Amino acid sequence: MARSDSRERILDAAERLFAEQGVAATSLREIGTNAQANPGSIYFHWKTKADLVRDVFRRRLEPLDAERVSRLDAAERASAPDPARLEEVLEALVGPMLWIASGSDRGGPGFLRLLGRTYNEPDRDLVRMLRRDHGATLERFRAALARALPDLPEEQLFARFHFALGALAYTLGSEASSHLALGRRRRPVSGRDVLRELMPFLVAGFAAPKASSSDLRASA
Amino acid sequence: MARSDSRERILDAAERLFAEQGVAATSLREIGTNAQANPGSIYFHWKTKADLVRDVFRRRLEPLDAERVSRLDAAERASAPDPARLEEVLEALVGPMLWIASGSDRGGPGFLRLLGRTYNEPDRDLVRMLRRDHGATLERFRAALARALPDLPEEQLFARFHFALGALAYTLGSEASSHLALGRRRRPVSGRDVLRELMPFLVAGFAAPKASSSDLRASA
DNA sequence: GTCTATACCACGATAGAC
DNA sequence: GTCTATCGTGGTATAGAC
Repeated sequence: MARSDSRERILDAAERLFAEQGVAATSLREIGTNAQANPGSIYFHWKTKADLVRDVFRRRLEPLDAERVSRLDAAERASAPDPARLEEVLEALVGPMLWIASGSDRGGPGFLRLLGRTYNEPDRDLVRMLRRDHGATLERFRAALARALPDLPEEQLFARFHFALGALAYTLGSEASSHLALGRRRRPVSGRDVLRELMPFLVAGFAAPKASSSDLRASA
Repeated sequence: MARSDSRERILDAAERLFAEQGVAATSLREIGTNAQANPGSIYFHWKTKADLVRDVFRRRLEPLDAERVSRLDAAERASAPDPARLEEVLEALVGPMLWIASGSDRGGPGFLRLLGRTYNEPDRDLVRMLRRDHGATLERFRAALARALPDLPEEQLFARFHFALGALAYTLGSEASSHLALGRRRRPVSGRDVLRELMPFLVAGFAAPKASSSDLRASA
């Protein structure tokens, strides 16, 4: 390409290292070395580290957002004038992550891990950037879920949407074998398998009865 | 106390700053200043930063583990020889977090945020420490869930346990107003409220039908 | 037990040769 | 467009006075 390929190599290396170690713990020197480029040359392509980080996410999130919105549009057109069904909305939200995972040119499982971790990222600037650039997509899904579940109060829908994103993020962010040592047994947990398991869990959770008769005790 | 109180002040300040900024982004200088102690004096109490981090978590996780196990024991005794019911097991897992949130001497909401973030922490050493010291508790809960849901294949139970931990972690780790700008409306999302919402979501998710007829597509 | 002072190093970022 | 050399800052950690 016209721009040189070291730019892409640097983005690839940064993405991989960010996923493995976190953004804060990854230095530009390390990225440069891993990309077989000189750390100094990063500053030809980007002004600051924050700018590089932004582009690492943008390169993957823009196609992901587009794919999600496109599937949601299709589902809503198909069922119009009725709202899209719960399963369809969730499919449009979760399915594209499988699409990401299956193509190494779209980031693959490595980017999913990075994305999962980033949902909980304490870095304020990074969070602000993600919200600004990609918050609108999630808001569209929240609204679609509200239409699919008209009887669920807004606060509860909101909470459940959070739980769903959490389940998704945590699952993607963890390594294949959980870092919390749940079970020693060997399990072939591919991204595809996990996301397929996730669907019925989320559908049931969203459709759960809204009243919580559960007397959750604070004290023993 | 005999040991001096600067030790506790340092632990308090570290806990708060870790929750706000993340472990990697918080320096010992900053902790010392916030604790009204000299950064250098941290090295009297701990050998390295990693040791301090370990104690920040230990101070809160040991009571949390004990409370969780104690409630699970009680539930299992009450229903013996039958296994504890799904709701009871989940209550023993989630309820103690509410107990944590309600007492500032147990960390309060601040520690819950830190804990939520840490589930996705990229720091390998920290993760190894948490697994070593507290993995046994989660394994006990996984086993109790398996007994409560004898018909669910092990892989699926495992995946759903992951989803549950993810929903919990993400919810706790996020600020009250989601960082992803879902809805602009004001919501009073206390820790107590959110955890109460979580219970029916998890119960329904775990009890969901196991077969996934969903044809999750990878391509558009 | 807590402080000051400081060593040492890696970081992000810049300047300028090529 | 990429490299080397280097700056200033701020990180962890240590030594030693009090």
